[in-house]
Amino acid sequence: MNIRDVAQRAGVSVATVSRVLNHPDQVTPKTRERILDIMKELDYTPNWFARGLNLNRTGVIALLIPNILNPIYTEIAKGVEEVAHNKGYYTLLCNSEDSKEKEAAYIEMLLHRKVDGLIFIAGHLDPNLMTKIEETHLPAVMIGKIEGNWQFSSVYTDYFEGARKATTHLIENGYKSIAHITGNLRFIESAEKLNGYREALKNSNLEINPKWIIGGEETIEGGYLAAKRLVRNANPPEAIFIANDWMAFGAIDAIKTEGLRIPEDIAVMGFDNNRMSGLVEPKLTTVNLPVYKMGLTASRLLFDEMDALTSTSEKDEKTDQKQQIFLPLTIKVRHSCGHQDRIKAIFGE
Amino acid sequence: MNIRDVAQRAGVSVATVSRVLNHPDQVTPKTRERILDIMKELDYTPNWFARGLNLNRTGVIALLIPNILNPIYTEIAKGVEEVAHNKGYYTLLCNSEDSKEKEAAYIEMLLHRKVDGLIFIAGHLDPNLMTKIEETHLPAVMIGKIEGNWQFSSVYTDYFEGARKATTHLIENGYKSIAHITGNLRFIESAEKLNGYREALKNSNLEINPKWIIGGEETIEGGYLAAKRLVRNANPPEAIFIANDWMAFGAIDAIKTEGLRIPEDIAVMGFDNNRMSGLVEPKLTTVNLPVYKMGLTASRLLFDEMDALTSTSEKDEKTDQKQQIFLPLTIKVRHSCGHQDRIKAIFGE
DNA sequence: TTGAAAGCGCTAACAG
DNA sequence: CTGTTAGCGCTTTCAA
Repeated sequence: MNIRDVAQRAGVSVATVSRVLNHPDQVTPKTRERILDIMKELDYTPNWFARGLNLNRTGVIALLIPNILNPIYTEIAKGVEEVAHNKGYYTLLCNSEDSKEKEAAYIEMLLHRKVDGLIFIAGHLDPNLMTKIEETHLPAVMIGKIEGNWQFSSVYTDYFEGARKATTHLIENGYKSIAHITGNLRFIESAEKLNGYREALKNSNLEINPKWIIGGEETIEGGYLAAKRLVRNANPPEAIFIANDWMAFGAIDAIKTEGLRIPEDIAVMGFDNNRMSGLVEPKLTTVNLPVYKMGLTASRLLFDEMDALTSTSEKDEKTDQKQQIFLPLTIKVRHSCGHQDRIKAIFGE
Repeated sequence: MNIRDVAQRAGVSVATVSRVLNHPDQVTPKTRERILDIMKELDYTPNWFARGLNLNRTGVIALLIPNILNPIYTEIAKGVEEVAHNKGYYTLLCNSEDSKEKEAAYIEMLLHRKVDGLIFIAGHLDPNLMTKIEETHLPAVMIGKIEGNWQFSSVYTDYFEGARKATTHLIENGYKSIAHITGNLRFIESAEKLNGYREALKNSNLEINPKWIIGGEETIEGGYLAAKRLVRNANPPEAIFIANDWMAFGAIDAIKTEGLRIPEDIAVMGFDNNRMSGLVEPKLTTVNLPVYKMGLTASRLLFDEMDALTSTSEKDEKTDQKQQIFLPLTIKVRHSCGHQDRIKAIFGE
């Protein structure tokens, strides 16, 4: 069931059949229709490999994420996939598990023109691999910002600013001793959040106590463990700012297990606005990360680039420019910090 | 940078180069090494299309899921991907959003040999498409069980039995008026859960009140709304069995919003054992669905079939048999039902 | 507007 | 063990 069968059946050459698929306007409407009918009748679909071998296009883009279990990334995926689907593209979701080896293997596969475009998470991809991507000129956009002079379009937010805002919110609610549970500092997001936290404290002339900054694995369990350590401290903090909601859920569990009330005894601030954040008890106050929108935007940027590549061969300087799109972060206030009674107590009625 | 370049550089024919890739043992170790070195030096990777065009193999399997935001499916995905990766395969994650149109488009693409294997969720795929898959003889395994005489290997659980167990657990804890919030009954899982619920009540000669069986959208919000309706009923139930944890989270929220305590005023039983179930307040008692294991198993079954296809051309009747693997369901008891005081009250101390 | 034919890069008979 | 060569199915010049 190949192009020759169709051609034979239609009494034309394979070239004509090929043309109705690739340049329909170059074929007499009448024969075009006839050939289309025959295709349907024979249930013919062009062989993808043969097509790719000639065109070097696959109709698929790839999204490389570090952890498929994290809702942040699946929501991004949803956004990405949605616009890809509208454009008639398929999305290859690659899950690297933050493993250098898997990462490299995926990129290896993706790079050699096996996909038409790539979206990846900045800071979770080895710089060497990023360089490799640049070199191949594969259209690629990154989600997040990262040090260095990278030639990628990107959609990013300001984790530093988000963390600063979050911590400031805590301060404005009267908390003076504020701890921070960091994520894996190997990742720039976590490092920036830590800096934002520091900045906020500094701006308010609050003590930055190294004992109140502790790291954890970026899981529910990691948050649980870290919070336990913090709370059992001889001198526990009044509030904790936690690098992500996932860990915050674990922390909340830990704090409650210790018999402490949130936010009366200790306040908790998260980061991400995970879709579960409104359902834990107490509902988590957190920083809203517009993940779905990030996915949508990244995908749009990618298609912009891909289009620019195909359409204007006359190097249109305008379209060749990489775009950097900034999405602001806001605080989503719920119940896990800034308890009214507490505030009153602190400020003296 | 193609196979000819490598061949030229090594002073051998393309056949030899091809052989070191496909049948290394047919090449003198010495030249083999030399060619491998040259490949590395030239950073050569075989063209995927050309390869596929010859072999009709792509080294990718696909997993078709109905909803990427549902942790059930991402955990399955994780399991699937893990074994695929170990086998040197890539996983194409396709998210149909339960849309017939997307489904069809994906299958269309996948079917024509563009992937080497397929895993899909039974009951979420149009039977017509399933027939199509069967006809193409693409190795495929389904997760779940479904009516009909399908020729697929499968890994499945017994939703009916799980629901029956869950409801019985509620009954054994003394609840007599038990409501059920169903999922979308279009999906067989939901229908079976409903049946299991009915069966349990019948076995205990308990009333099956149609007013206590209500459906909802399979989201947190859907659960919220359904629970509200149930609770505001003139004659609310003592317990609710909910078709999935996701909806149960919403229901818990709704019940608490109504000023009712769980489980003192009303008990809640979920289904899935979503990874958040142990973190909501109260911790949710639910049916443990071994999703990760389902993913692993499905993937193994798929590779069994793929191997059988390539290795034994001498139709080994044994390996050609489809396998059906059953994974049992168990109740994960936590705090959202069977409160001690309540039980005492019911049974009279 | 159409057809003939030359590849795209690779694999696997087949022959040596 | 290695080389020659005929495809795999399609697209696209180039001629007609």
